[in-house]
Amino acid sequence: MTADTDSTEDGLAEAFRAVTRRLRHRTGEALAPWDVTPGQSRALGVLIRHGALRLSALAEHLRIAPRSATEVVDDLEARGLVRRRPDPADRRATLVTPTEEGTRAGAAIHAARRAAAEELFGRLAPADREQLARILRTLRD
Amino acid sequence: MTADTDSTEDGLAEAFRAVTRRLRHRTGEALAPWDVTPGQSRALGVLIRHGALRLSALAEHLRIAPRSATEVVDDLEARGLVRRRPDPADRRATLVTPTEEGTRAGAAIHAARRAAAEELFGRLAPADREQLARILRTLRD
DNA sequence: GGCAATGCTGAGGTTACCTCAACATGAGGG
DNA sequence: CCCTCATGTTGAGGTAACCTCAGCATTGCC
Repeated sequence: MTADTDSTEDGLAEAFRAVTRRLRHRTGEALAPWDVTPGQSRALGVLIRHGALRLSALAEHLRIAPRSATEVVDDLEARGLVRRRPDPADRRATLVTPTEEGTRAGAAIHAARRAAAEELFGRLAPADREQLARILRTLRD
Repeated sequence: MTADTDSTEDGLAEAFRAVTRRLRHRTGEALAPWDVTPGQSRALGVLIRHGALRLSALAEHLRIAPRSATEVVDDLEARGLVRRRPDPADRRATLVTPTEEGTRAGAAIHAARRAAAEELFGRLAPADREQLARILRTLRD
């Protein structure tokens, strides 16, 4: 019950982390209905944006080891969201593409994420949203 | 090399996450010299702020299962950063306190985190820092 | 044609969490 | 006082999401 509210009102960083937690929490809730892990949803997103990718290319996009991409794709394939097929250009390679259902799920997930974000950032006045966007751009470089 | 810069310039949420990643990255680097996991440093921080805590109380602060607190404390104890001793008020319970060295390490880690944050947020104009702080407060509630 | 490089995956490890049950101690009721 | 139930910690063992390393098929280059 005492669960640290971390009252230490010291810095921007703490506030930033607190908001991040909120955002993650809301997003997690929003994604719950699809029962995909964050990793799976990221992978699905990449695949939808890029179309067909080799496992190794997918791994690069996700910044994980190729071996780990195999696992993520195994899971997504078991859920019927993606399909593996041999790369016609190189028989060593495997191409991964979203299925029809995967594309639908991906779009729905994207919408849910967006809605969750909107729920959080929607409380800001338009001027503040703009300020925030500008400042974040600066910080991101 | 292609590693998603996620150019999709769509939302505040994306920008927010991007900055969060930067912050985490910098903080991780700053903490590297101490070779403590984020979990350990969080625990140490809580212990320094609160003095002596029972394992169960520590678990509550960290929002982890009591059994997991045992492990974190095992690690910190092995590194000589905290000490266990029986709770004089209840022979079932164990109190955890930072050692001398633990207190020093905790302070140093706190300073390093702060410096890392400063390195990131320092690029903002004072007015923008204030804006950001205000907006984050709003978002945090 | 030989051989190093590339692409995927099986086997097995690590980390940071988890649950469940055992064990000791504490607290309240009859 | 004793019995029962609750509480605090920990051993045993599990899981998720990553990892490395080795093995296999295929390819590209000299």
